[in-house]
Amino acid sequence: MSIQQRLAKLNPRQQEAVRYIDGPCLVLAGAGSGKTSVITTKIAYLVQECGMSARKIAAVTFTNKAAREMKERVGQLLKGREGHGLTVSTFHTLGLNIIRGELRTLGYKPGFSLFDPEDAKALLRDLMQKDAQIDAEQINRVQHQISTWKNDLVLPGQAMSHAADDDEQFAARVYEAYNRHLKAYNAVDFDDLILLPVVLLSSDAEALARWRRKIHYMLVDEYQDTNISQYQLVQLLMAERATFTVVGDDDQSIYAWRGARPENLVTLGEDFPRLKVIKLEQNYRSTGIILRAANTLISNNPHVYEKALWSDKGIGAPIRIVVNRHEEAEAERVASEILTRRIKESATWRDFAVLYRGNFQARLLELKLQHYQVPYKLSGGTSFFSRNEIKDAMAYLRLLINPGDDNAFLRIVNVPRREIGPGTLEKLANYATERGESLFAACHELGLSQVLPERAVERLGRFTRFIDGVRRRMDQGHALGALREMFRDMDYEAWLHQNASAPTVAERRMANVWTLLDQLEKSMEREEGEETDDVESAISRLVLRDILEQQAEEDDSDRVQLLTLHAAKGLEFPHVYVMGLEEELLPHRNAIEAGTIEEERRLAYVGITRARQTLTLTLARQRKAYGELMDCTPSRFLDELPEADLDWEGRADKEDPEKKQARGKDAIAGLRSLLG
DNA sequence: ACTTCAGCAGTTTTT
DNA sequence: CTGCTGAAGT
Repeated sequence: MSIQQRLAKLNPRQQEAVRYIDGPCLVLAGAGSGKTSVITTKIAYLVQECGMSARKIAAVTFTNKAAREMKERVGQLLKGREGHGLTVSTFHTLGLNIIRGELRTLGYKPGFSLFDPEDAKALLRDLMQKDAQIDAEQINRVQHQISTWKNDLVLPGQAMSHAADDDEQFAARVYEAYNRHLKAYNAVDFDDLILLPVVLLSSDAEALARWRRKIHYMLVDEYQDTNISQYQLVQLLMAERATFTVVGDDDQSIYAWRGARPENLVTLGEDFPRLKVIKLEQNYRSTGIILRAANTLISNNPHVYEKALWSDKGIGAPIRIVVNRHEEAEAERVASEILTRRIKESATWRDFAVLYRGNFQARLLELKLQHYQVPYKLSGGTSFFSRNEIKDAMAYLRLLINPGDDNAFLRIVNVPRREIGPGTLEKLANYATERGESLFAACHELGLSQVLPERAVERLGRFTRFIDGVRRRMDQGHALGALREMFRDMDYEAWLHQNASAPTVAERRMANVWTLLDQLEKSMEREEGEETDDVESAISRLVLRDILEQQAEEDDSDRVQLLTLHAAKGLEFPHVYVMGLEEELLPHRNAIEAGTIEEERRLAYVGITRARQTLTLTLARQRKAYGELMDCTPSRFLDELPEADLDWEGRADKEDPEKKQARGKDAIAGLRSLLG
């Protein structure tokens, strides 16, 4: 299909969004309005109609999944070499690539490590332990604070001078030490992947020029989720040419608590007065009733850009509200209903999704689904990467590419057992600190025998020689072969067997490690012939989960989806259940206290707009919390929905006939307004 | 070094 | 009422 034909399939607004390339462009894309089509078509349009090289285009998303899907769809539009060199990645991967390209300018050594939040926490624990008696919550607070600072482009110096109270003062000091230590480990954390490029590009004109030459056009998905540093990165790269398209929906901003700044949508108009704003209001997903409910609900939030979704999919069924005696009845009801409705509507399991505010709500539901033998898929849960064997393997990989990574060293120096205990490590650490080098580097020092007993030195030496040997073999030839060999040589599997409750568990874990290495290899092959790709960068991307998931995603078995409202964003299902529409749950209690009701309302909005055909909202009259039976109040959001479109069931106050009649009239009036 | 126990917290979590 | 973390005991 030619690009012209492709364009002809888009609606006028979408076409306008694709064709407008002379300046900054903001696409306000309501839920289900085909924003991905706009982005992918626009990339094809830039290449095929405007003669822009794909190498000069960067499309940025927030999740690996979104990037993968977008890559896939663009791949179908661009044939052969046309798409060569196109960047479709997450913000973080883009940042990673900038850092890799500017390593020396930034003062990092090749093979730096990427600390995931757990590594970061371990480092913080170390740093704070010195100061005072630590407390897990305090560490979390400081970690969160540092992350916030980094997202807001606040450097340690500024944090220090602006600290409002002692707590912040303390956090700022930890922040400074934390950054210093990261640097010493030749490591960066997730937030640095954006922060460092921004700091670099705003202080180094040459580097800025380099990257502006590389990227001529940017497309940003889910723009309402950008934070300050991410916006700044786009700004820096695009300011001169002002050639970019950002796509977003302020009504689907549900990550403010994590630093997202939906007001970036407004800032954009101020920073770029020429900004072209295009609204996509036609929804291709849901029925009229579902959209009207969504519109009505969200109209309770203030808006800078008003928008009203509409669809030509017909009116559809009313929204059912099911009130249950208690949470168990609620779960029972949802489970049994899916069971019967699957037959009645001749649907598949995967046509159903159950959404909720907190993960704990899935528990009861799981039990009920199991009882009815309904296959389901639970989102979240322990991710592949938080499994111990994977963390071990990652630590080996990281130590191999970055000998300065003390965290990695500590994790695996005695895994499997090498009889290197805490005493030895403490002395080693003192020695290393004195000489200002890393633990692994210190292992190579002859002077060690001054501070450690013979036996300990010998054990450390064996470990050191082992790792050095692997590293040598990696450099010589087949890196992956050397890695596989390493796990066999140290008999990691035996160690797993020792620790596992059952042999099958150990086997599974070992298989996970091999999978990890397979993915690593695949990822390196994929990049071949493209940009330079070595083990180092492949391993960094591994930490970003760039490579993971694919497996999990490939699992397209037919199962009911259990998701948090947050996890449901971007997805759609024919039949959607949203559970727990109660005050203190949705909106969440903490949000009520914090006065962030609007984001809760958006969360409900996201939930509603996931549904294509039917929507069922459920709640319980009583719920067990903290071991106590609590009375629940129906969510205020229910009152904000158009009464006429609702079909209540099991409401406490018995429905009087008058009201029912009124409802009928409302429905007719509603219909008229929808048609007219 | 591994297990057990007490105490405490208890939203959401793209990377 | 859970389920997890951190510390203490064997």
